[in-house]
Amino acid sequence: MTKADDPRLLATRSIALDAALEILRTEGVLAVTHASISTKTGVSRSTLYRHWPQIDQLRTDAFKRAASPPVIAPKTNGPLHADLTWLLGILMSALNDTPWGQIAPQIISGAATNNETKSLINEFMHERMSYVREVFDAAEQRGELAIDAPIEQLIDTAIAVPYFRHLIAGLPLDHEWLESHVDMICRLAEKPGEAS
Amino acid sequence: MTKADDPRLLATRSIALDAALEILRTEGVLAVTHASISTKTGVSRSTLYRHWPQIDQLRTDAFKRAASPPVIAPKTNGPLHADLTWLLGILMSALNDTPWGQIAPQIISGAATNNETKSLINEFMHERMSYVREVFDAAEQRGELAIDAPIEQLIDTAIAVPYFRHLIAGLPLDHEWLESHVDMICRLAEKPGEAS
DNA sequence: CATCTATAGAACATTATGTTGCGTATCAAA
DNA sequence: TTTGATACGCAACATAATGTTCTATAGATG
Repeated sequence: MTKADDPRLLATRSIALDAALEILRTEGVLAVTHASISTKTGVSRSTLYRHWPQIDQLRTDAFKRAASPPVIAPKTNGPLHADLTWLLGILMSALNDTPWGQIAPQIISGAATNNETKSLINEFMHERMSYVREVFDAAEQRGELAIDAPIEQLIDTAIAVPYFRHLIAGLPLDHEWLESHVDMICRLAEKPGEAS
Repeated sequence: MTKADDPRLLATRSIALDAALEILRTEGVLAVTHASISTKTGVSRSTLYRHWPQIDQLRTDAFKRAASPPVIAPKTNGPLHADLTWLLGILMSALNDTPWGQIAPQIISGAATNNETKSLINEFMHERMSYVREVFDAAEQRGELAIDAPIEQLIDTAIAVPYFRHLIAGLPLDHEWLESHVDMICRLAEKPGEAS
């Protein structure tokens, strides 16, 4: 009988999840509790319990909000090097300059012990990888790729290296790195003898 | 005045941290508490509090234990392809078949909000990367590498892809993948015209 | 053997986490 | 505007988790 679109429900959910994300980012998943969100937002603890009886549900919803970013329409007008630089530049900025860079590791950790979270992060990454695939497909249409270019491997590599450097190795992502990285991928993708 | 090498102290620490690692692996960092370790080991809760007044210290110590694996002496007798297959095969097995594959994401998550943990995982990864570097250095000594081989980038890539696939994308690490991955790296490293 | 100290266990204090009932405010519909 | 439904805040409460302290005992040291 509950009306799912009651503005009071929507507002509470939105306010609570925003706060949950902020706490997630700054203090980690452990600090995301009904009590901490109540303190931060003024939303009553009992209201939060009514919305999310289990704290895991609340955390999972926060993960979902963090992992449902605007869909990107990758540039595919070519050449490959420029398209990749544009797309991976967005990824670099997301990791360096948005909450995603701090929230992603929390989700990855949750994925190790929670299948729902694992599906969430896996699907997110596969979507991200599909953007790169679009760029390669377009390059192939334009005849820029070598016949035997290992496209799936290059997609892995394109995304894996920035995530690894940022989340795991603590290495910087800057424009110098970006250019070298795209250079490397293009060297493997493009027809021999067309090196710039 | 406490004797740091009292066998009772050492035994308690060891037993407790082993249990902490097991809980960390199976239930996640949230489940690692004085109480859960006491239940699992029979070590009294008060004793655990005496050793680690703060739960974060206990978790950090568990992280340290997990991240201090036996030092590897990489094979460097060549050729590059064989050495890399051997070394990355060990990494693959570690991720697939040992607790490290489940514990690593917990540490990565902790690194986002704890500088000590961040240093820990960064140093661990840099050590791992240095093994790869040894392999490349030996290949260079043997004259197998192209003059302009981007060694540091190749080290990143060699490690980043398996970690990304396993921890973040949920993609398999198998022997087929390993061979393709090493092929790709060797293509970028070796002198042109020496492709197998 | 004599001394020192780590441990187990219990008792206790303090927080954290859930639950419930009720008055008030907001919403949707008539 | 009125009416019925319901989400909310708040306070009181129950329960569980976490942290502290004390004592008797067992193990370690010399």
